[in-house]
Amino acid sequence: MGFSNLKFSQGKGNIPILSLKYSIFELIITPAYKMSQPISIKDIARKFKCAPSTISRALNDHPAINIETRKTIQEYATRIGYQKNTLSLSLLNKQSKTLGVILPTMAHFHESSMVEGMEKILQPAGYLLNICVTNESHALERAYMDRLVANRVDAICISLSQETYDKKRHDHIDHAISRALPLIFMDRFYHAQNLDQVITDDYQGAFLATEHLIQMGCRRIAHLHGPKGITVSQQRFQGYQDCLRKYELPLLPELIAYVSFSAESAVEATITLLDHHPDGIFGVNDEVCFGAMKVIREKNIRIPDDIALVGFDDIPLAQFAYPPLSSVSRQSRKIGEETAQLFLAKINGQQENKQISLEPQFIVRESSRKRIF
Amino acid sequence: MGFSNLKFSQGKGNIPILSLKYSIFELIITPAYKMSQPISIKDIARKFKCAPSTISRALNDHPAINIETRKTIQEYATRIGYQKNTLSLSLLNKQSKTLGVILPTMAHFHESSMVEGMEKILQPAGYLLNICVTNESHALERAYMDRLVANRVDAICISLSQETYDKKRHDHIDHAISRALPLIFMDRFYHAQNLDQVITDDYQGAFLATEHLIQMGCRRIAHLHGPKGITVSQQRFQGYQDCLRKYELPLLPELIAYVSFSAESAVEATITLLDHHPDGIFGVNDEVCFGAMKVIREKNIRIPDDIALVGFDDIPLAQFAYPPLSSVSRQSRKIGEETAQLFLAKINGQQENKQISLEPQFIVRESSRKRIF
DNA sequence: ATGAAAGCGCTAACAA
DNA sequence: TTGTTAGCGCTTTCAT
Repeated sequence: MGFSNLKFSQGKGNIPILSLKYSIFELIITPAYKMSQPISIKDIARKFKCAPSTISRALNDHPAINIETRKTIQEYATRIGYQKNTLSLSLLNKQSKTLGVILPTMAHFHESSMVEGMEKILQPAGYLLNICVTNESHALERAYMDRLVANRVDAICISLSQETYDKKRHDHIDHAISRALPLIFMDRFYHAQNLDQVITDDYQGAFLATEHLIQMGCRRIAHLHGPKGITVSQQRFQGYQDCLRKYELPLLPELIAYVSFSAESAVEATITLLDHHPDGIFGVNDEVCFGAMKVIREKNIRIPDDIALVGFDDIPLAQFAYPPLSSVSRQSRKIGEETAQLFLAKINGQQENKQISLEPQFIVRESSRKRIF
Repeated sequence: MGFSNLKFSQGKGNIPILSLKYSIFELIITPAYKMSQPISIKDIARKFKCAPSTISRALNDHPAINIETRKTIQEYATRIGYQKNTLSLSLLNKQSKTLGVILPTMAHFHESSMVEGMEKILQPAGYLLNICVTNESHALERAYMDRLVANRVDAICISLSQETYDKKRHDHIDHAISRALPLIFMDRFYHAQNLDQVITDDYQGAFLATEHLIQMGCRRIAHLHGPKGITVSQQRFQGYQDCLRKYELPLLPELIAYVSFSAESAVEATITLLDHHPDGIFGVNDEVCFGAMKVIREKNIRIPDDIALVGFDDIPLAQFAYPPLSSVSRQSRKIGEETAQLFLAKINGQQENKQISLEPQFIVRESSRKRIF
């Protein structure tokens, strides 16, 4: 019998679907999409009394299948809510159309912007994101890495956790590299080799920020230093340090205070710093400057007249600080976009590894705009 | 021949691995993990000259397999960097150990905290998250939904996009509901039925905030109203409105201004409001209050003496606003945790749908603490 | 134009 | 203790 009862050869006005057995009846009484098991191509084949491969071809618009038949099958599939099982396709094609993203945290504007940037590029390309938050834990990073590999993601984009730096244990990274799996570092990278990475030039950003403070007349510039061992902290400190050197200003240890990336952590640190009378503060990020500003205001020290401030990241609230906070924009969203583009280039055969470094942009606001000049 | 050459029956001190053919040589010269194709169980079976099922059992610590053999195979697998292909398992077991999460945005503290809360519970349970950002687009929401279904995620946790509300097109939701697929609404929910949902009691939070302003002596309380049509905006407005009514204060249309959820959007709105001399402002979220505060400061109006302010969300920077911003905490992280727990309960057979409503917590800070009292 | 069969990687029921 | 086989859902040669 085969598929012939579907062809309109049986009569001109004979709409194919009408010749289906049971289908309409069943659709009304027990819609197939209410079944708890998802519908497979086999189910549809049974309904149409044909081979699964025919259904497959019809749904994929294969030209060999009669156009009318195609339409009929496609309509039916849509109506009963058939959804292709992409797991089986992933297995078959050896690509899951999914990317793994490993981040130390999600709490800051920077990370969520990166993710949004990635999605912007990857959604149209048909990719899904598996997002994993390590909370700066090395163990979690390893575990997630393994899981993503097991899930056969098409690439892993990673921003390393602090513990991975501290413990200097990179075997999970080395291991991933030795696979065919593309690995792209975002932001916090792996020093050992020239791997794929997308970062902002934190060094340059910090240099610009410090230089600006110097140009505003600051001579005792303090630094709220990020957690030790993290690339971004180091780079920003280095930029700060080198800029001081260039302008022949001393690097005073008492003007360096360590913080985590939170406003809260900057309170204590700033109190300590104030004992040494800085006339400018360069913070490792904007949150930290919010913390510093609060302390400074409470001591009735004027910003920027007595102390000028510059942050990093240019979070949306920076311009709503009191006074509005000068900051270095690291183009977080663009990092995500570039990472996504780099991935797409790689799967399209680009061989050589690429290090992309985005230009930071310095944004002047009142917190550092001294009126003496 | 079979597996016998692996057994130590050939001699006491004969470590099984030594009897493997080629393996050691190949490990040194061309480590299997450098191959571009991932290693499968079959590859290992070939190496050991045994059936794939034996390898499978060994790797899963099946008691039927000789303990020595198990160890040997496991060690070998680890060394060559074998990673189970979980796609095939997902296909087999009809569960992917992955959850879909659809969010309108990622840019705010609230959403990223929810995600962190989910991960905290779900990572130990072995689940991965597919995170999708709709950017408030209905079309994207549909597309992501389909993709997640196609990927056979074990559940979808969703916070509806604004467009879905505006267009009142819920067929993709209805469609998902009609599948066996668990669907949990976070935060912004679907009114039509008693589905699974985890929300904070926005109404109550808004009521508390407004009541507090009234108790602080405010009589002309303005509201920075969130985007129309969004559940949270409506709920918060309702709480504000009902509280005014309870205290027999009039609801003045000129004291309502519409904003999006950004500080930026509050600038214009606040300027308009100030023409009508409010003595208190309840903002739909904290960002919006940052915007309002900037405008108010620039007009040299005192906070809280002339105008008291209360926000919503209690973002980490709220206490670092100038002055520190009173706010309603909606326990974002807990929403994520509860959502994850609800999911786990569901797959463990909990049948009835559940509506979880978390208690908001009001936090008083200087922005609303009038000294007149 | 359609069907049959193999196979992606893995597990589990059944045999041996 | 180990092997054989079937099958999860789909696509794709190779037949017909």
